[in-house]
Amino acid sequence: MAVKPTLRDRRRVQTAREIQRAALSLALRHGHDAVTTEMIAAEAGISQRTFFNYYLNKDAAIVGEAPCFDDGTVAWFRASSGPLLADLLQALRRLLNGGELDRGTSQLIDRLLDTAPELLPIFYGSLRRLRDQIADLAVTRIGADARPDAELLAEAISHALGDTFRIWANDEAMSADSIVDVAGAKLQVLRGYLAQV
Amino acid sequence: MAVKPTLRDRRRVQTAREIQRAALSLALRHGHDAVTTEMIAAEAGISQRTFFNYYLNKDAAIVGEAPCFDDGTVAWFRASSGPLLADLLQALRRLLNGGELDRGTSQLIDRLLDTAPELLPIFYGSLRRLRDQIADLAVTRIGADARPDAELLAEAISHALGDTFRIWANDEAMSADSIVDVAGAKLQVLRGYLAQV
DNA sequence: CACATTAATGCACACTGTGCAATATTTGCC
DNA sequence: GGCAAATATTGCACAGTGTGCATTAATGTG
Repeated sequence: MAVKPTLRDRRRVQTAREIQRAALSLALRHGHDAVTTEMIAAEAGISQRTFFNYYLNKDAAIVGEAPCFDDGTVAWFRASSGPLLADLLQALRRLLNGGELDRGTSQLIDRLLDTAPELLPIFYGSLRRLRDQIADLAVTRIGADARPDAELLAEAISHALGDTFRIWANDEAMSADSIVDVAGAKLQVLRGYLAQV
Repeated sequence: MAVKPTLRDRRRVQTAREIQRAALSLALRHGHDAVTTEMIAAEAGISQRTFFNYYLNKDAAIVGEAPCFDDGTVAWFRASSGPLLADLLQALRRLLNGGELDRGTSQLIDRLLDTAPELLPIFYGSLRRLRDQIADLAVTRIGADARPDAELLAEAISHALGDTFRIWANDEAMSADSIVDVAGAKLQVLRGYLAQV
């Protein structure tokens, strides 16, 4: 399963990161609206055309790409038979331990979201693929008929996770391992509210 | 409080509806991507410039404008002291009874969402203002410190409501009054999932 | 009817995003 | 190392989006 990351692959990742850095830096300096894709490309040292080879649009470059489950985690989930939410959170733990989280970038995103709240939907939207994957996993347990319910659950989970990312970004003392735990606690708070009928 | 809807006001509402009708009709006929704002304007019998006076963008014209709480409902909520979720759902009942829902338009939207799932985020996004209002109401109960939790709750509620709209649109036998009840039931299903730790 | 207010429109313009063809770089292979 | 295939980058043209501004038309008010 271990891959041989060729030069091209490393460059690709590197360039994607540089573009995101450029986009974040410019947005923080000049405001989100004042930044154009041409400026980002110039700052990142590439052509505008290449920018669009990496990201579909300006917003995607700013929030970057969310991680998604690897095959091993999906297989683990399907084989497991624990409580639904517990297993979903465990899958997320595997995901976050695997991927290398960059607290610096997360901090920049968080600061930008403070000054430009109109970006919040885009931030949560960046978790879309992950959310869809969570819904897919949930459906394997509760049945395809309940897909809308699975998506509701997945939306709550990814929202809580997004909130927790912002907390983690600003709390150096918080370890990446505890992100999922804190998100899980938030979900229990939600459960409490939902019981208030 | 009863207003005198002047000719201008009626025209404004009428034109907004015609634009939405045109946008939906064209998107269903030719596909969302193939429709331009110019085509919508032509179909609605207005100039492209006027189109942008009514809607910020093409997507907004398709999903239309979501309703929001009137002052009376907000005042009622602040005065009430029932359980949080029960009161929020009651506020939504008042909202839906007041506004006139158009099942025909909702059906068109639903059909379009079936053929163009990439519009789903935009559909749920159209409930953004309502969601923010729900969060505002919740904050008056649980305190400003818990705003992220209020937003998580509001997101779950508005998501469930959006799902229920789609059900209602396709079920002639379902009354508008029961929309909130069904959404409430969905939220209890979610609560059940959240308990599976 | 006269006048103020608001809406609709045309036009210019900056920006977004895509397709395509040309050029440059990397990779695998001998 | 050198060569051919695969892949990346780039420039260019172009359709579409969305806004600002000035002009014209419609509506509300007295």
